[in-house]
Amino acid sequence: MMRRKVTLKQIAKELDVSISTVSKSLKNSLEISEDTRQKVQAFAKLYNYKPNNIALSLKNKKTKTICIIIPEIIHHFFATVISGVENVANENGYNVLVCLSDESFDKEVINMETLANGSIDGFIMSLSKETEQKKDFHHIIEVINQGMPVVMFDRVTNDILCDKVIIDDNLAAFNATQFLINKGFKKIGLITTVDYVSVGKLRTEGYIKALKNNDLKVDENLIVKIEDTENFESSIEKLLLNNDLEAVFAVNEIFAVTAIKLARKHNIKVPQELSIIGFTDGIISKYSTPSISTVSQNGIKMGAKAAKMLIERLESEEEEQEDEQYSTEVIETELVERESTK
Amino acid sequence: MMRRKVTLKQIAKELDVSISTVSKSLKNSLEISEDTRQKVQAFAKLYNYKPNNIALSLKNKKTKTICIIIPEIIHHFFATVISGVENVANENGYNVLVCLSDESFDKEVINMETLANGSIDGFIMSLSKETEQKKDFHHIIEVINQGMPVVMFDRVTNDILCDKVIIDDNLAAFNATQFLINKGFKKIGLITTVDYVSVGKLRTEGYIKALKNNDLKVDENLIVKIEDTENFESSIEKLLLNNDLEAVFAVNEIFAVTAIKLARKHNIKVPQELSIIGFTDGIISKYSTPSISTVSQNGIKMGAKAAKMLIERLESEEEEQEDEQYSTEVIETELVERESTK
DNA sequence: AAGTCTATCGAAAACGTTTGCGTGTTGAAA
DNA sequence: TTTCAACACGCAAACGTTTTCGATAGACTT
Repeated sequence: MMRRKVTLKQIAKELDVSISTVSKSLKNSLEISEDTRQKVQAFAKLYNYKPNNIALSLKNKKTKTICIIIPEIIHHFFATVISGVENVANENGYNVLVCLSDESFDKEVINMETLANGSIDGFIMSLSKETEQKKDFHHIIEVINQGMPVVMFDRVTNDILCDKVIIDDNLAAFNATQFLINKGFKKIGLITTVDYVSVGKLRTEGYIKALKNNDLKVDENLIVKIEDTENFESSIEKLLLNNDLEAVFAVNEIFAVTAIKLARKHNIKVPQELSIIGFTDGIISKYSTPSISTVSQNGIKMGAKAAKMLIERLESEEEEQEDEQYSTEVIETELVERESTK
Repeated sequence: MMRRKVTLKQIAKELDVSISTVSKSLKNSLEISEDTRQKVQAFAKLYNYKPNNIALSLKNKKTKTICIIIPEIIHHFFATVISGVENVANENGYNVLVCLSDESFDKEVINMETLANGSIDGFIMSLSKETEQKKDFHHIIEVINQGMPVVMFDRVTNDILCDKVIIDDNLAAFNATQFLINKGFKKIGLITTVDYVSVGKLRTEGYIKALKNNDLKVDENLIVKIEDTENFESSIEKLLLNNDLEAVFAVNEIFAVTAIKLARKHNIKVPQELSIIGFTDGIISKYSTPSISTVSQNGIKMGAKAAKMLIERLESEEEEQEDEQYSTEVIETELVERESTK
């Protein structure tokens, strides 16, 4: 029963013709007589012949595989991006290799180096925190210089010239904050990340801009910047207790839902006494009680767009060479109003 | 600046030696003189030579890539499994190709067929709902017969002989139900899936077994089987309202958190008036308020174990051939007690 | 009968490696 | 001076394709 994959050579030998004849027959080449063609095709079908992809990759110098490198996969947003990438990749006959950097610079470098040797046709990636902190992008530049297209998304950097897919983090944060201001809140807290996380910094700036724009003073005591993603409850707790906050803008779901949990713990009613708005329309925001008003960044769209840009570049490379015109796509965000704001 | 990847042939030409000499030099073969070796190595380093993986794959007849096929990725459990797979795969020098079946039989078949042609060394997979419903596994059997190892996890079937990684769904559901019974509850509802979803069926059976074991009668009115994953709120609502339930066992997070939401909507206090226990220790259970008691199925462990089994089989294949001794690993589950039960 | 044309097929190169084996050169031993 | 290792290197096959370019027929033309 164990029937190993059959090759052109084996078919050729069995039918006593040459390899080229078999190959041409299967491709319905007119060079081959009707008789031989049918004979070969029947035989190939019987033995379920399928061309070896690796051999084709070697010959064509393309693998029809793209790699997406993300910091972590257990994270709703990144999972949706993969989903978007997978969709359009599949539609275009590409496979998707998923690599996790675990927020580590070294893993990111290793992943890129081991794959940039013909294994894949291009990268889609979001920077690891460590890479953003070190500002060391040599591995990415190296890959690009080798002629392999790279599309960055979400966590990007200006230090690299390539196609990018982002949201306007600054504007989205501005809008979210303005939304709270419009409700009449003046004391608005911010739960954000440390500055080296690019999107965190941008969102912080958007928050500040909105305050200034409305002549509200920016109070450093109302801003907590979280570094450790494990133990951050106490700092949020301090923010909630030491100030008579009216509203909070959190730069991600976890921060938002944690704020809600801690508010409840201290008997602060959400949204009656405290309005909370988050970022990323993930599963938590949707199913939390109260459900969380949030800035939705459509991961599927981002992934789909990134894949589209990468594939277009891959397919166009064949005809023209290097236009070197990189573009940055901005995916629209949306404010989803739910129960955590009043 | 654009510096395409350099090959052995190019180095050979540049240094005016043969390709074999270059190859052997880079492998520190004693056949080559110290002089030449150093010269070649220096040149290779300068031009950042890295062997082409595709060529190696073709030669070695192995790609060092494994494929994981899952129904969907925007699902915390499956994301954790990927994470587990990625970890041990990486440790062993393997890459991970992720394919989504979208719960579709056809996509599952296509994915397997296009990849079983030398692109990968083995599969890790969880069946799509449609496949479970059709009970058509020819594509998987085909692949196994070609000598490509397959490891199934979570949604598996007895109709296929291969390595498997599962949890004891029946026992876990039994324990969860027994846990509720031990609290003194007698009217215990069940929110489950339709029977063709293998894990759903098993969990339903565990629930029933626990009831019977405690001489509680199984009331069909207390069991709601959900088919459509989009609009199921009304059926849960009916369950909650039409019966004076004391507790509910839900076979996944979404069902559990939805039950909580609907209970709150109708002013049923959780856990004071209704205890709820879920399945899968995902992000929802952890961050919901009240947080949800649940059966934790460790996806990372499952993925890691599956990858370990697959890789072991891949590496052992080289020496001995076909022992054909398949094993099924059962990953321990754990009851995580949180706020939704009292 | 010689030449041309077409139909049908095979040889070989190419993609980039690795590796067993053959071969030429050197030096030293006999 | 002859002989023979040891040394250093190149050739070629192999992995499985695709494709260009011949090559060999027979059929047809004149």
